[in-house]
Amino acid sequence: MRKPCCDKEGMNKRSWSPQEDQELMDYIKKHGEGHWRNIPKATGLLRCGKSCRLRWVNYLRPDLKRGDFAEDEEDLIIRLHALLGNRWSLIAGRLPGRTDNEVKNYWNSHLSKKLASMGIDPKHHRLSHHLARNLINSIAAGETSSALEHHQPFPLDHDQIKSSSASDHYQASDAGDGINDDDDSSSLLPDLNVDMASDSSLPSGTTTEDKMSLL
DNA sequence: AAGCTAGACAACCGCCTATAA
DNA sequence: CTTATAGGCGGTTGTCTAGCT
Repeated sequence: MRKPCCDKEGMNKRSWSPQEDQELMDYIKKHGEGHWRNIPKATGLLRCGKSCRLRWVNYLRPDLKRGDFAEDEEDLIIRLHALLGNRWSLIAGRLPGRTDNEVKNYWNSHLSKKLASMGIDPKHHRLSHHLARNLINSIAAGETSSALEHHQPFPLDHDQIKSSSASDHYQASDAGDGINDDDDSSSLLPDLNVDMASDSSLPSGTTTEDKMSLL
């Protein structure tokens, strides 16, 4: 049986009040970040240390940007997610003023749906079976790879996503849709076969930092 | 006006890792 | 080397609110 991170008896588990925020900010101004578990004792806050840390990191930190995500931030999140998967803290680290929680929430509530509506599997960053098939048919009909560059299998415009961004990298999804059952779409779609979420498309030994530098 | 629903966001939970003892 | 502890992270849940019926 795992020991709880703190004694939850008597702990406040509701939203933070302005008074609690102020006490936490005062403490951190005075003592700096860290030693989170001392904070409840030192301040009398009925919160566990982890909760104090989370409140500071996600809400009280002075360098937080807050507000809507800009188009370039969205683009970067999509690219980084394609590279790193659900490594929210790493993704947030590349977005000044944004927190991992914020990025994660934004992804789950906005971006994953947006990609899905564009026919892209948000988990694997691959085109859906149907859209991939359209591309394959176009190629089989004699379109060149340069035609592929201009092929827009789903409505792409700057209100949705920059055409030069994540959509460039998507390949046909084989996640349960049988795209590879009777043909090898990856060989037909070399330009799209860049699954950044898996290391297979990069040289062995490629580190996360190496991937980041590709951006 | 009241009830319901979905979306957005804040917060918690539990696991993992690093590190000190 | 082992164990305990604290911090960090991602997944999940809870709460609030706006829009709709």
